[in-house]
Amino acid sequence: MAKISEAVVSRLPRYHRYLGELIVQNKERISSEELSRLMHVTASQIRQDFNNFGGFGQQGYGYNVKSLYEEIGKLLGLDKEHKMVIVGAGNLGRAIGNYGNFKNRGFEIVALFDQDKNLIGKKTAYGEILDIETLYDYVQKNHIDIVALTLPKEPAKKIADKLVKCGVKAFWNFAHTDLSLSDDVIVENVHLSESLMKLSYRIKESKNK
Amino acid sequence: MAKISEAVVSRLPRYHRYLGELIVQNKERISSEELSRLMHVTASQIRQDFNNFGGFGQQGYGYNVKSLYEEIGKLLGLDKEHKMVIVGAGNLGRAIGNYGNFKNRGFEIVALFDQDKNLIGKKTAYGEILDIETLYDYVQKNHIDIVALTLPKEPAKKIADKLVKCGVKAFWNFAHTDLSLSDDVIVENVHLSESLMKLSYRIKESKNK
DNA sequence: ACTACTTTGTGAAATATTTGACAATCTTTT
DNA sequence: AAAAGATTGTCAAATATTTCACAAAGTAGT
Repeated sequence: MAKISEAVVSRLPRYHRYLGELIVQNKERISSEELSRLMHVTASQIRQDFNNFGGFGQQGYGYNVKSLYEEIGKLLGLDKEHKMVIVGAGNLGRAIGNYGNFKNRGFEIVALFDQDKNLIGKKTAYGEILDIETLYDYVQKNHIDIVALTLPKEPAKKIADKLVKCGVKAFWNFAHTDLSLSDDVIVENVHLSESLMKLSYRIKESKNK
Repeated sequence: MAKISEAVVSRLPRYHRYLGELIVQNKERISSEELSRLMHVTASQIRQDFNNFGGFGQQGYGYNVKSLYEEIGKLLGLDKEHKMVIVGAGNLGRAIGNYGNFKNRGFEIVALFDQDKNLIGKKTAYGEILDIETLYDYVQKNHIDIVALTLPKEPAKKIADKLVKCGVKAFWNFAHTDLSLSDDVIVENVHLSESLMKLSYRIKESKNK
């Protein structure tokens, strides 16, 4: 199958979300036209996008909601189980575990680490908060697919470097920095302050009109 | 000044971050070439981007770090004060207040609301958690620029609708849904689960190689 | 089975974004 | 003050992305 373009990939999660909601509403089929009204994108883009990964639609009928949902889920790797640990047990670290029903999408949070002696040992929904000193041992003994970094930039960089040496291949990075790691390591950044700045830009723009 | 394209705007916060770090390092000037190595983008793109908002560089010299930083800050509206309230005092709501030194960038969190009677009245860094019933009154009496929504999708939708009627023009939305509001209302979404799905996609892709 | 209707898949056009190349212009050295 | 070197601003080419338009292929009603 041809490589799916970056632009399309970034839209897949949103399609997946809408299709999931349609399943809950017991909708069996949907046309690109109807979905386009729902999602506020062009019908042409939807058809073009879906056609990237095989013709799942049918002329005169539209798309089958359930099979399309599953197909996109597979593309996104949601049919696989991902074991994740969270490093940094502050509010953000504890928040992302609760957010968005991860377990049902194949993401299992197996442990939570921190360096703060006051936090270590505290109970959470994912068991006790563990000492960060034991992290490196832990990832080597347990197969960990994703490490979420929810701590300040300096420790995040240091810890990421060490974790790469322990074989970690994917990071979900909330620290306010770019981790410069080798090419075979995947880093997905969530830079909240950049998001807020974009909002600020748009507020300013709207006032210029 | 011509409209700055979407692609450029989305890069501005990152430039701003790197330039801020260069200031801390007492770097006075920088060339597009040097910055390109640092940020892992092409020098051509940097020059093209910076040229969008006026020639701040100088041939044979490069760019003045401080003035470029300030210029981008102004473009992003960071020279203006933004008053923000957070609705939803769970871990995520409390986390974003602590994250990223917002106050120094012109974002002031003035209050935190929740509907949970057990949380109302609790002390936080931003004062007591207030009853969400008083939110609508609050935004009408105080000038609020941004409302951050850190609660589940159903209440988020309802509350956003009501807040729009109270005159709120900008939302920072962490709820797992798209708020469909009128065109003059700005919504910046942070969909964490979509970010995680993209990471999952990339993990899957890397295994196919 | 035929007709009218719907809706996809897709090639081509339009638009947007990124990259390459280099003249113009400033800085630095001598 | 002239020459050598550095680096921007910008035009043009290359890519990538989105939109348009419609034949092809299905569905649904009669």
